[in-house]
Formats: sequence, structure tokens, C-alpha cells
Amino acid sequence: MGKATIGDVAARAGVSKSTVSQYLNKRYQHMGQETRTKIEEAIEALDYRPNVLARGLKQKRTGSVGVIVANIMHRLSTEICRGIEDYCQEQNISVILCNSDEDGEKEKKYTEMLQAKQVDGIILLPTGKNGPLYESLAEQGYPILFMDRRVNNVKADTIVVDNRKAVTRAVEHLASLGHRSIVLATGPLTISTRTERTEGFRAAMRELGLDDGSGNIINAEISSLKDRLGKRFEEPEAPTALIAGNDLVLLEALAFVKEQGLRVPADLALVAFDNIPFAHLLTPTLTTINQPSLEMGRKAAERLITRIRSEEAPEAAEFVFECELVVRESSGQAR
Amino acid sequence: MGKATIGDVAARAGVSKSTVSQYLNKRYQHMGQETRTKIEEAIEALDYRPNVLARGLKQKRTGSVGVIVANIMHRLSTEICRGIEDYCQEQNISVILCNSDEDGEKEKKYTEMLQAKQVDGIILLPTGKNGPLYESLAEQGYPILFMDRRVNNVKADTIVVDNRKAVTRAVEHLASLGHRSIVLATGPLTISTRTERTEGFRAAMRELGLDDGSGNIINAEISSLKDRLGKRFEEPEAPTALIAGNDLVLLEALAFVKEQGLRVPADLALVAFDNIPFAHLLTPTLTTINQPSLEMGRKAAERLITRIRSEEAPEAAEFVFECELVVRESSGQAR
DNA sequence: TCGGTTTACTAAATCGGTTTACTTCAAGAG
DNA sequence: CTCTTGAAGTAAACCGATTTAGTAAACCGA
Repeated sequence: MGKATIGDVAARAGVSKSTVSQYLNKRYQHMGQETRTKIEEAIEALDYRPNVLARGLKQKRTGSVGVIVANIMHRLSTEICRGIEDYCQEQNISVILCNSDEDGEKEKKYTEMLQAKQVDGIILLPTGKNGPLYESLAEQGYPILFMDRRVNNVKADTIVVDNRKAVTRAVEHLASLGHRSIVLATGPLTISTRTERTEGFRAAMRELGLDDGSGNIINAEISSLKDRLGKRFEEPEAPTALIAGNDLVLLEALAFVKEQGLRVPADLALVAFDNIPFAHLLTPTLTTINQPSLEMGRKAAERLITRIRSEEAPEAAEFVFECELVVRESSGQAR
Repeated sequence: MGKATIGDVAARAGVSKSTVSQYLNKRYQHMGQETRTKIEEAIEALDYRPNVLARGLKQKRTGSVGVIVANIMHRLSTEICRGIEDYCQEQNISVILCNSDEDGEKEKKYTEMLQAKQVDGIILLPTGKNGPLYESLAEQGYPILFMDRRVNNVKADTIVVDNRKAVTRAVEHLASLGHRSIVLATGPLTISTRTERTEGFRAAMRELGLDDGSGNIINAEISSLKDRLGKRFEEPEAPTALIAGNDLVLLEALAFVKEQGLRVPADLALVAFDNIPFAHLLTPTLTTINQPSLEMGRKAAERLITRIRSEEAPEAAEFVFECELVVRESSGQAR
């Protein structure tokens, strides 16, 4: 037997579809207690469950949001997703998860797909490669929220961390241990996270009277990172400390350290962005810059859903979270 | 302006909705080239995108599948999700992600929600706490697929790894290094993964003429694991090797090792299930039993989608993947 | 030039709900 | 006894697509 419909329930309860619909939506004002009971029984007997497609078609709300992340395999993305999921679960909203793979085309395809699916809103960890798309979404008044990375010229809610402050703290921490030649390594400057960290780094170094020349800033593709590090170490004033811009950079840095037989922190102190799991189990344990990813995810979902439910779209806002510097063994005294 | 509908397109192209619908579904047989062009133009001009809710309502297919995992934060779950997502992306299917949190109630709520959403099928990493639910889904002929954990008495596709063989290899490996007192530590025996590993362990130990008594098997809640380990180490024939049943157990084991000041592998050799990230960066590097999680995820999606698309449901099948023992430093020679 | 095909297209029903506007009936007011 | 009002409920339109059954016009052979 096919699934029961509202019509079946109505027939069995001996009332009209309209009344059943009222019941389903908990509008009991115009309904006798008796009718209510009959409907309840019919629903129970038929194991009826409303078709949310049909409902969504009429109501123009589907109770689902889309999330597009660059890559769910990154720890940060996973944690953000979990935060989003947690909140949505409480609110009975379902989450459609998409991986853009840092590919602008996929990102575009996905936003279109999500809109076709009539999701009520989208949370985007943007690739940054679809400026016009972001703008048009925001202008349409479509509920959209950006995370982790800022996009320019787009009036939409944004949730990020204070990258400048985070990197400043890391630099100050290392400087306080006597480090003077500190290197920052990140991927190419294609997204706000990296540019902000780079700028923050430059400013902090200058502030402390340390070399702020570009020699200590490495913005390179992961694949050429070890090369670049190798070259830097051959130059005068070899680095005594390194800040890794994310988990992938850290992996390369650790591989470099291993190959060169460097000792941490004696030869090179290490600080890494991202909530590296096992940071406390590595030898030496690793100093990290943690992001409150779960809370950020929760906040994102909360903000988006509030926006969806409120009649008028509130002014676009930016929420800035603080990172936490967790000092462990890898950032030790300079020689 | 509200979004354009098929009616708007039809009006603008000067044809009927039916014709536009034919066009959308690429049934050009009964359509003049001229009409086709006009429709194309209208769609372009109005930036029309079909409403998949409406389509799904009529067609009874939504092009989306649900995935319920116990906890996305587990590395294994994340990887499985990624595999599923990859395949679905290729097939233009969207993925609704749910976290059951090992909570039977949530799992139930989610399956109901997914069915209400008319998803075409469900991939479940079951909590194991909803036997009747699993059965009824399978009996209804609803496309459902179980992963990672087997469920009894349910005729449905299942994707698992060969846990017995995996644990046997690990035991043999350790035995070949001279270890005679090997301990297996897992969580409580509530799911097939753990019981299979435990049984496989027992069999392998017996096969090798080693102590197969239950003294070397610890099935305990994570919270009491360190206690149990401590007690076992006070008994005669202290363990020289430990197999950790998953990543959480490993964390406890490592904490225990640290507290007790044990040296790995000199005092205790370690082997851990799951694709622990950083396994190759820990000191010593960690021997792991890797699961082909990405392929398993892909396979799951492929199988489910094939089943959805085929008219008749194929016979339920079980797909068993092999684990890979990756030997690193933590499993060294016994004293 | 007439009946039969083919081609190109359309009207209307349908999917399963929600919502609006209306009806019916009983009780209370005057 | 009539009029108003409120309670309880319903018929029908609607959401935006697909699909079925059918039609109008062109073409074609005899």
C-alpha cells in the first residue's frame, strides 16, 4: 500500500481535508474535542506522516538549509558542520551538505541546486571565486551567511575570527620567548583568512621592532612550501620560529622538520593555526591557535534561522570570534 | 519580483506549460526547432529554474538521500560522508546529513523526518538501538543501506569491513614480534564492530596458542578504560602489547601510557583501529589498521542510488571491505 | 478532394498539502 | 420570535511542476 495522504486521514476520521490540515498545524480553535480525537486516531491507525514537499510547495518554506563547505575533511569544516547540525537539530531544520572542493564552478552549481531545492537559506564557506554570484544572492534578499572567509562588497551576515589579533598574540608569545626571526607560512593569498593573517603578522612584527620585511612571509602553494622553507633557511638570520597558517601547512612544516633533522623547539619553535587533533599527543606537544568552531557553527545556524523566521531581514552584521592561543611544548625558549 | 515559474516561461515563449515541461525534460520529439529556441530564450531572460519541490511532488522522487551518522566528528564518519558526497555530486543527488549522537530516539526522529522529506533512500550508520525500525523500513521496501555496523534479522544492503581478519592480522603481527600477552581494548559490546573484533581477537589468540582467556579483553566505557588498564597491568603477565578498538580508545590508551611513564614500544607496543590522522607524525609513529572509508562511502552511495533507479529492488547484499595493517614504529619487538 | 497519418502543441487532471471564503447550526440578545 | 454572533466545519482555489488524453493543421497518397 502506498503511503497514506491527508485525504485518507480525512476520510477515515469522517471530516474534511481542511480540518485535518488545521489539526496538523495545531490550530484547534475551530475544532471540537471529539473531532480532534477522531483525527488523532485516524492518523495513528494509518501511520500517517505529512508530505513536506507538498507543504513546502504551498508555504514556500522547506525547513531545510544548505551548507557548502570547501572540504569536509578539514577539521575546521567538520567542526563547523557539527555546530550547525546541532542547532538545526534543535530547531527541526534539516541540513543539506555540499562540498565545493575550492572549485568555483562546483560552488555555483551547488548554490543553484540548493535554490532549486527551495532551501530556506544557505551557509557558505566561500571559495571566493564567485563574487558576482555572492552579490546577486545577497541582493535578491536570499538568506545567506558567509563563514570563515570574508567576501568583499557583499552585504550579508558574516562569521569570522579575528585573525589579526590571533596572529599578533602568537607573534608576541614567540617574541617574549626571545625569538626574533619568526616566519609565517600560509597558502596563496586568495582568501581573506590568509591575507588577514599575513597583514596581522606584518603589523605585529613591526610593532615589536622585528624584521617586517617580506623575507619572513611565505605565501605559497602547499606543493612548493618545503622548497621555500629550505631556501629561507639558507639565508642569513635563519628562522628560530614558524607559524603555520593551517593544518596542511603544518603537515608540510613537520615533514620539513623531520627531513632536516631539526629539533622542536630547540632549533625551531612551532605554532599552528587550527584545532589540530592530537596536538597534545605529538612529541613535543604542539602550541596551537584554536578557533571556536563549534560555537561559530552554532551561531551561524542560529543567525540564519532567525533571519529566515523573521519577517524583515535585519541589517547584515558581522560576528567576530576570538581565537585562543594554547601554549604547549613546541613553542619554547629561543636559543 | 518573485521567482519565475513554468507558467511565466510559457507565457513569454508563447507556448503552453506542457511544452515547456517537455523541453525541460529533454523530450524534443514533438517540438519545432523554433519553439525550442523561444523557450530557451524565455528561460534565459527570466533566469528560470524549475522548482524541484513541485517536480518531486508529482514524480515521487526528490533526488536526495539522507545520511544518518552517529557522530560526524569521528574521523571515520567524516571520511565515509566525503565518499558518499563525492559520488552523489557526480550523480546530481543531494545529501541530507544527520547526527544521531548514538541516541536511538534521535535516530528514529531523523528517519521519520527524512521520510517526510521524501528522500529517495537512507544510508545509516546505525546506533543498533532501533531493531524494529530497521526491520520495518526494510520490509516496506524502502531503500536503506547499513554501514560500518551490521544489524541482525534485517534484509538490507550492508557495507562493513572484515573486522575478524583485521584483528587477526594485528595479533599475528604482534605475535611475530614476540608478544605473548596482548590486550584488546574496545567500548562496550553493543555494536557488531566491537563484538566481531573481540571474537576475532579471541580466535586469533587461541589459534596462536596464546592466552585466550577473557583477562586480556577489555570491553568498557571510555570513562573507565584507564582504570581497567591500570588493574590489568597490576596482574601477573603484564601486557606487552595493546590493540585499541578505535580512536577514542587510543586517546585513553595514550593518556594512560603518558601517566604511567611507559615507553612505546619498549614497554608497550600499540596498534590502533581507524585512520588516525597524524599517525605518521606521532613519536613513535603509530601502527594503524586503516579502513577504506572513502571507497566504502562511495560504494554505499553507488549501491543505494543504483537501487533507487532500478525498477525492482535487487536482492539485499553484503559488501565486505578489507582493512589494511600499516606497520609503523609503535609496534616494535617485545622485550 | 477526401480520409488517414504525422507533427506540433495544448487543456486539464494530478501530486498532497494549505488557505481563503463560505456555510450551517445553535445559543444568546433584544 | 427574530436577529446577531460565534463555533465548527467544508468546498474550492492554489502552490509549480508532470503527464495524459486529445486537438488542429499540414501533409500525403489514391
